[in-house]
Amino acid sequence: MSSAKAKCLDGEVCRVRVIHLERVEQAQRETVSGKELNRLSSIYKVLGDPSRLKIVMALRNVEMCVCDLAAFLGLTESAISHQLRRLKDLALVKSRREGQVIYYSLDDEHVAELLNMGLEHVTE
Amino acid sequence: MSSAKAKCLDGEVCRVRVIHLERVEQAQRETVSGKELNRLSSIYKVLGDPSRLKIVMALRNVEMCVCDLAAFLGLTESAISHQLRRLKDLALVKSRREGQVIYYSLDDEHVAELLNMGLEHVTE
DNA sequence: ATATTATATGAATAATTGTTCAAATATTCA
DNA sequence: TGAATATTTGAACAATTATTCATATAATAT
Repeated sequence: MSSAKAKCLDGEVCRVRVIHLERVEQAQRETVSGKELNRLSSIYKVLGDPSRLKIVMALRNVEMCVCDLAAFLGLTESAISHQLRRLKDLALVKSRREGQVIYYSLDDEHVAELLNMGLEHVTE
Repeated sequence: MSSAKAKCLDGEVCRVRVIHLERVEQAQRETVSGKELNRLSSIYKVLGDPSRLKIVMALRNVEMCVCDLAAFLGLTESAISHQLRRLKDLALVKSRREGQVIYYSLDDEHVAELLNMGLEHVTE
């Protein structure tokens, strides 16, 4: 099955070139569900921006409000607020109000673990 | 130190509003180095695209060539090649040539662990 | 009530990015 | 050598995105 002869994947019109049909089929069998894949790539994408990553990395250690984070990152409070919303939409971050101040922190320990895992990959 | 009075961060001109100076300073002390942060956010970013994530997820189980992946994802071979390059630049993926065919696989077990960790976060 | 503070929101803009198309390499086979 | 196959590359285009600015909301204090 692993000859160099091109195989066809699509029944009707044969346009797709496939060298290892059995591998493609295996991949299709074992593939992560589209839903999970999209959710995971959304999480990676949101962490794939230096500003947002710096925010969540800071929130591992301290609970912070918007203007603290703005000072820490050197960005507008508006910019921070926009980013925090994206992080919150994906449940990476949660907020709690105390008077006029809104404190942000990581949503749960699980998120912290995810970040630490990534850090390990980079620092070692 | 945690009063609601605004503190100044910059000596010269006072423009930055800070509510919890000590938290900002703590964040600055404990912050991840810029180098590590950029590398990590690059990795997250490259995994933050559904096509690329689908590629690396497939490569956890099977070694595949460009046209196999193109058939699996339903994309052009050119598109796949472009994506593989980005993955290779970040050392998430490695390649090996056998005649005309170039086989791609995850660069090491460490990458697979990183991906599995992410999957766990999503599937549970 | 009014002023002040903290944060959020929406529109606008510049920058980045994923894919496609056309053309270039590189390897094998006849 | 020349034709065929597998992959790469670069330019171009549409789509997405991070930030800024101006304005809006929400809570406190006078």
